[in-house]
Amino acid sequence: MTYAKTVAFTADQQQLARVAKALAHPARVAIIQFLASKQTCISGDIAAELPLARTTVSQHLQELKALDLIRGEIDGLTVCYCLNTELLRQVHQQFTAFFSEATAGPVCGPADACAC
Amino acid sequence: MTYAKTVAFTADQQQLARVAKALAHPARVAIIQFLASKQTCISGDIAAELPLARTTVSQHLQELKALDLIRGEIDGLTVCYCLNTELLRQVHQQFTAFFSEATAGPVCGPADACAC
DNA sequence: GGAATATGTCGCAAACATACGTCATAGTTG
DNA sequence: CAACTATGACGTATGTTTGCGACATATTCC
Repeated sequence: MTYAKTVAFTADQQQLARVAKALAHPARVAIIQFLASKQTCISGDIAAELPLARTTVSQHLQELKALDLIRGEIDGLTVCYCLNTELLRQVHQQFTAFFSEATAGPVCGPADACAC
Repeated sequence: MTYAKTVAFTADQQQLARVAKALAHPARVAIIQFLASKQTCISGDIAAELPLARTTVSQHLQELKALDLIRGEIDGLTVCYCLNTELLRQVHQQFTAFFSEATAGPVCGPADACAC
């Protein structure tokens, strides 16, 4: 990426890619699932549940927070992380729209002849 | 990634992350959308539609093909790329399951108190 | 066979991501 | 106040991604 010519991609494409990148690591997927499983917002002892060092997990949390996918409120000593369900719903719709567009066409499997 | 301890992540998490990574670049999102928009499978002149060099686009195509998200059949001189709509549908379901899980909980916005 | 065309492979350089140890900060508890 | 805990910031080492030009291959057309 000597210099990304991201100029010509649409905002939609870039937004989708940005969110996809957030999910592009098992640790971040696991973090979101973990937060979802706990009703109560859990602090950084998420690290205990993952095969990663605490600082690494913290870094992933920052990344998710940067996209506003999760929220973190300081509660005294611990930090209270929770999913931004509203945004996640939005993102879900975005993905659904994308996949609907992509799966609308005819199947073009190994045996099926594409029309070209 | 000195050494990835990916061992402890579930297969689901890794699979989701793998697909997400494929969508984690605007060029690949654009390629899929472009293939979807053309009923007829279009060859590598996809490159003409993107702000990238032909070889770079070819590389992205290979990446998508490696995940089997797209198919490519050689038709004489040109190559016929098309979406694997079947797999895309599956992936869509996978994402939907993930997002459903993630958005099931209560909203935890700025004003809403999380239960911790 | 030889020119033209479409395509992929290779190697490189710059940018980015990942993982982690060390340290600084801020709150809590005695 | 001092010891302790939870947390993020910083620096660093290593691996991965991205973009591209130069080259190789394969097909068509004359």
